[in-house]
Order: sequence, then structure tokens, then C-alpha cells
Amino acid sequence: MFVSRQQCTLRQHGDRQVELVHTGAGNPTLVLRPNQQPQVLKQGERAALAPGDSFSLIATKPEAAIQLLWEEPTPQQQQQQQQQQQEAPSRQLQQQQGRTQAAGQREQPAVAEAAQQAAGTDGAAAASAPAAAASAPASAGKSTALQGRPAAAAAAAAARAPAKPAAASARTGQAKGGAAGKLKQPAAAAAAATAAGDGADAAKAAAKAAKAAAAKAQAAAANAAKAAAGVAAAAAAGHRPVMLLLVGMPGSGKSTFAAELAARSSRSWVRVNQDTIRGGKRGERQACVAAAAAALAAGRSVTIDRCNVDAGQRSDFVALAAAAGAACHCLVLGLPTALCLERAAGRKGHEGGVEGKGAARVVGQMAAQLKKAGLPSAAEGFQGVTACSSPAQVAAALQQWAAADVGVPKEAAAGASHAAAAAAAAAAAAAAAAAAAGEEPPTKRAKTDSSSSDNDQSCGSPAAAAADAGRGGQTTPASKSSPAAAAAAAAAGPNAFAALMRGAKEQQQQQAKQQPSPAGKSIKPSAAAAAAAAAGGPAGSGGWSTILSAVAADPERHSSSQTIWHVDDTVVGILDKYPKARHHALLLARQQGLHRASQLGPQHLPLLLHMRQLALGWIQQQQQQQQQGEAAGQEVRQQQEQQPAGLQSGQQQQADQQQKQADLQQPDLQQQQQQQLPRVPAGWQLGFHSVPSMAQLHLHIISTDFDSPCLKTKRHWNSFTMKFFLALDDVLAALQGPAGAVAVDAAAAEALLKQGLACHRCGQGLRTMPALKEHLRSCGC
DNA sequence: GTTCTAGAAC
DNA sequence: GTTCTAGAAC
Repeated sequence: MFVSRQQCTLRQHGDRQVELVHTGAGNPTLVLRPNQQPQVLKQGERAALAPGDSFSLIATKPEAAIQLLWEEPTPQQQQQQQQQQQEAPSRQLQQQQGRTQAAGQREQPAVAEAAQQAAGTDGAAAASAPAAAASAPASAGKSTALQGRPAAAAAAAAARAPAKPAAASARTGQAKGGAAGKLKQPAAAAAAATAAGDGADAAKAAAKAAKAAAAKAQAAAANAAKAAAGVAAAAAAGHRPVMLLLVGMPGSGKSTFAAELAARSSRSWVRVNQDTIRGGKRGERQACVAAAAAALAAGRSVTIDRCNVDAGQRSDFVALAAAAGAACHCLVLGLPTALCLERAAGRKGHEGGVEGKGAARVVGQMAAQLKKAGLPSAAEGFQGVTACSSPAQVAAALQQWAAADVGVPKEAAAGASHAAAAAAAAAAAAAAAAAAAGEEPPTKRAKTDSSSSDNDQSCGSPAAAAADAGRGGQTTPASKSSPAAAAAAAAAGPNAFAALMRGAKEQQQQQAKQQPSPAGKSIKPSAAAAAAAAAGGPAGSGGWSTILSAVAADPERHSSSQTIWHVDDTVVGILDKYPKARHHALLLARQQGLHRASQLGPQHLPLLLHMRQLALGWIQQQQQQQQQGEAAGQEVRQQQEQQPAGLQSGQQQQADQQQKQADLQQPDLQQQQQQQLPRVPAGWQLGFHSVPSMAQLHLHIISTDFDSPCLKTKRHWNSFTMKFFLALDDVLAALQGPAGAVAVDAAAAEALLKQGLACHRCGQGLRTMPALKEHLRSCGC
């Protein structure tokens, strides 16, 4: 199987229409865009793109190729554009400043830049698909094409090209580099003068410093006041703004993350960047604080896109958010220094001038500062701190942030249709329950945990916070002595699955009462269930078998339950009511009538890839939570000391170790190199049951420890360890193969469930389930 | 999917 | 006697 996925953002391209054109050898390429249905692009087909579109390309075969085409403007249009640019550069700058980076770029076309990069740096990738060049349509003259470039290469080049607002084009040479170095803090000046023994100057400097401090306090108070009013108004309208403070060295992808988040999220995000805060030029931190306050005042969420290397630099923003009543989260983009350096050195037109040969010095300085300062801590006032140490983790964090609605109050989320409103509501409910029971809410608990170590990291990703809150509600049920506590406990109590099971039964009973038979006797529940099953799907013979269909059809109805961890237009993620391992979740397809893997076809590839991405994100959250629970503060400090980059976490070490195990388990390195999708971590498996008991296609996400009291029977065991379990990647391969389908022999699959028990690791046969479980505990295989 | 229970296995 | 399984019921 070959699946290559690349993400990129299309920059403004004048007023020209931009299109993706498939020029490959007949293998479809998938085009994914936020808030749009995935599009399968076949040979010769085109997809129109709007300026600022963020999109992903998934090439399903190496020879698949995509070209970016655009209509050349007429001379008259060119003249008109030039005139507009000459007349209103300042207006353009102002407009750019107020927009997201992804949507506001009016610089040179990304496609052209991508082509330049491809010619210079991506020759190998381009050369990997000579067929694409040969098959490129002769459309020159009317359009300009990236001739001979496969989709993956084009997308990779575009993705590597750093996003670049128009402000950068207007930046003067004077603004580059050391503007920040010329700034002096009043307090520092006063201290210096005092140390020099200059009494009069010292007094002047002290007075100046005091005046500056007073002015700063006054400005902070004013900022907080207007921000608080905006946040309160937005909250009343159902969308409480949040602040996301990014931490990372140049080249770590902060700006790209902010732009992508703005493009993908249903929230309205404002990106505050210190490099462009002063009319496109670098400004002071306080200007960023003011801009953040203005964003919150306007009811918008805000990303703080600057290095934010130490707690001191972050404190003003945290204080602002706290004063305004907005949740403040921290995301650390702790990518390896070498990678950041490579990125920074290779980019052109960076808004802060950190590029080319000069980038090494800046990146080095920032790396040293970050290492010295250590990881941000929730104790600084963050609701959550998420540390990413690889591009894959950053991508997962982006996906989570784009999908989650952090900070949405419960009452607002109840009627919201946004993806993770349910999770946010669950978190709020669990927090209320914990508070009513005299406990700290999850967010405060995170602070307490992290306070055990200055450098401890807590993982406060949106969904992780919700999941954490959910578990808290389960393990520490609230007292029902007060109405508030009872309501909260009801919201955070038994999960949706249990409620649904009860609901289905009650519904059957009600139907039986309301529809007496002609003889005056009630219809048996089993008859009603059979009717429901016949209408709802092929699986099962009771009402329970259609429960998942009910969740998939109407997740909002069950939004008070913490078992729902993800909702979007195509899938719903829930925790398995009866987990067969320490970690076990399900991703439900929402398409009606889609019940089992044997119904899948190539048209479902976007859905399955989407599920795969979500599943990996959920796994990462579980790993983070596990790491958070296991890691003592001392261990974390030791790990940080061992990592030169200063940001690589214990979690990454664990991931690396798992990756090594995965490598050992998967010796086909060539295939792995071709397959550019992130791999499923060792110790986890994703897949479908060949013959599911329950209707509605559901992907199992399960850890392979199989350590759970709910795993009781031979059927349970074999359903996850035999070929009865269809691995997602095998399903993807089958759908891309000649058959384009998953072949399932139901009778053979059922027979597998009755075979003898054997350890999934060492293969040892065991006679009974208790013997197997004892073996799993003691064998260490 | 789980729970219940009769009966086989030990 | 207890433990465990398999199938019916839900």
C-alpha cells in the first residue's frame, strides 16, 4: 500500500483562479479541505481552490500526480492590480493584520515558490514520478503548471514554504533583526544607574521606571477591563473566547500552527505576532498584550505567536486571560533543534527576518533559552500545557484544537453543533461535580500535580482535559446532597452507553404498553427489538444492537455524557462501555446504513483516513495521560537534562521506544518508507470486527495489554487476536487493491471465535480464560 | 454487546 | 464440591 499525505496552505494568488489537476496514471488522489467533504480527484479531474485554502493531498499511489494551475491575468488585470497595490499599501497592511495568516496572504504565489523550491531542493521527489511529467497536459499558454511534479512533492514543497503575510513584503530592512535588542527596560536602566552610584540619574531613572510601571499597570487594567467585557458578552452568546499561547523556537511551526488553526477551526481566531505587531514591523511585547486584549474584547479567541521562552514572558498574557475570564492554554512546539534550524534556514521572506544563514544564531539562542527556562508549567496559570516533540504530535494537537471547543460553558455547549462541544460540556459537568464534592476540578488538579516539579509537564489538550474530567467524574462520584451536585452527578454519571441501554429497554417497554396486540396482550420486547433491528441494520437480534446507530445519528442528544470524546459530520468517538483493555474506544461512522467492513469501498477511503487520524490522536492523549500519571517530577527533570533540545519529554522517549518496537515488528522497511502515514504505535491496534455484533460501522481503538475485567470469554479474546479482527491498515490496503473491497467470510470468521486460546504475543496455548489472563500477567512476553 | 444459568470439566 | 463454558435471553 502506498499512501502519502501532505498538508499545505494555498496562498493568495492575485485574483486568479487556482485549480488542482490530477495528471497521474489513473490512481485517485484525495483532496481534503476543512469543513468540506473530501473529494476524490481522478485522472484529468480538477478541483477549484480559493485563496487561503488549507488543504491536504493524499496520493494513493506513487505515480499519482497533482498539478497546481492558475489562470494568468490579462494585461489589464495586471495593471489594475499594480495600481491597487500602489495606492493602498497601508490599507492592505491593516487588512492583513486583522486576518489570519492563512487567509490574508497576498504575496507571491505559493505555487510559484513551491516550484522554485521543488527545482532546488526537491529534485529527488520530483524525479520519483517521471510518468507524471510525461502525462502532464499541454496547457501552457493559458495556464502555468508545475510540470512533472507529483502531488506529494508539490504539497511537500508548499508545506515547507513558511507562511508569509503581505506585511513581510512591506517590511523595511531596518526592521530586520535587532530591533528588540535596542529596546531597554526602564527598570533595567534604573538599576544600572543606581549601581553606577550616580545619585541624580538614579533618582531620575527610578522615577521613570516607576512611571513606566504605573503606566503598564494602568494599561493592563484597561486591557483587562475591555477584554473581560468582550469575553463576558461572547460567553453569554455561547462562545467563550480562549487564549492559546504558543512556545517554541523559530522554525518550530508556531505561525503555521496559528494559521492552520484559524483556517480549520469554527472559532474565530486572531493571531498575535510580535514580528508584525507594529504595522507589519516588529514591536514590543506589550503591544502584543494589547492586541490580545483587543481580540478578546471583540469576543475572539487568540493565539500568541511568539517564542514565549520563559515564564516571565508568558505572565502578562496569562494574567490578561485570567483577568478577562478566558481559558488560557499553552502549547509547546518542542521540535528538535536541528529540524527547526533546517526549516528556519530554508525559508525566505520570514516576517521576523529569521531565515537563511542568520537563522542559526537566533535558533541557537532561543534553544538555549528554552532549555534554561524549562517547560512551561500549569502552575503559571494555564488550564493546560501540551508539549509536542515531533511534527506528528503537532499535527495531532492541531487536529484536536481545530475540533475542540475549549472553554465553552456547559449551557452553551448543550445546543452547540460543534465537534467537541460534548466533551467540553462533560469537562464542565465533571468539574462542577468535583467542586460540589469538595474536590478540586480537573484543571486545578492539573496545577496541583504539576506543582510537584517546576518542570513537570501536564497535558491539557482539549480532549484530554475532557477525558480526564470524565474519568474524574467516574472515579469520584459527587455527593447528591445538593441539587447542583445531583445535577452535575447526573451529567457526569453513568455514561451514554449505559443510559442508552436503559433507554432502549424503556422505549421497548413503552412501545409494548402503547401498542397492545388485538388480543389485549403487550407485544413482547423481543419482537419490538427485532423490528428495530430489521429497520436499523443487519447486526444482532435485540434493541441493544442498534445502540451505536442511535449515537451516530444524534450525538448531541447524548452530549451530557463524557463517553463521547469526538463529534464531527462523519464520525463520533466514544469510550467503550465494556473496555477489553486498559484503553478501548470506538469511532462510529455516522453514515446511515453503513454497518460493517464488508460494505466498504474506495469511496470510504477519506472516512477511514479521517478515522485513522482521530484514532491516533486519541491514542496520543491516552499516552499523555498515562505519562502524566506515571512520571514523578524528578524523573521528568532527569529526562529534560538528558535532552539537549531541552524540550523532549519522557513521553517522546516512550514514543521512541514504541517506535523501535514497531520497527522490529514490521521488517518491511521499504514498505514503511513508502507509507508516509504515521504508524499505529506499538501496543495498540485499530480495526473492525469481521462480523460485528452491533450495527453501525465502528472502529475499535484498543491497547493490546488486554488487561480488563470486562474481557471474559473466548469470544472476546479471539475477536481481537485472531484474523476476525480486521486491522484498519489492511482494510485500507484492500480498498486500494484491485478488488476495492474487503472480503469477509462470515462463517469462517465466526469459526475463528471458537478456536482455542493462545497468547497473542508468544503463541502459547491456554486452556481456559483464567489461565490465559494469568499468563498475560506473569509471562512478560 | 452483557447477563444468566445449566451442565460439562475438573 | 468448585470452576468454567456455551448458549439462551435480553
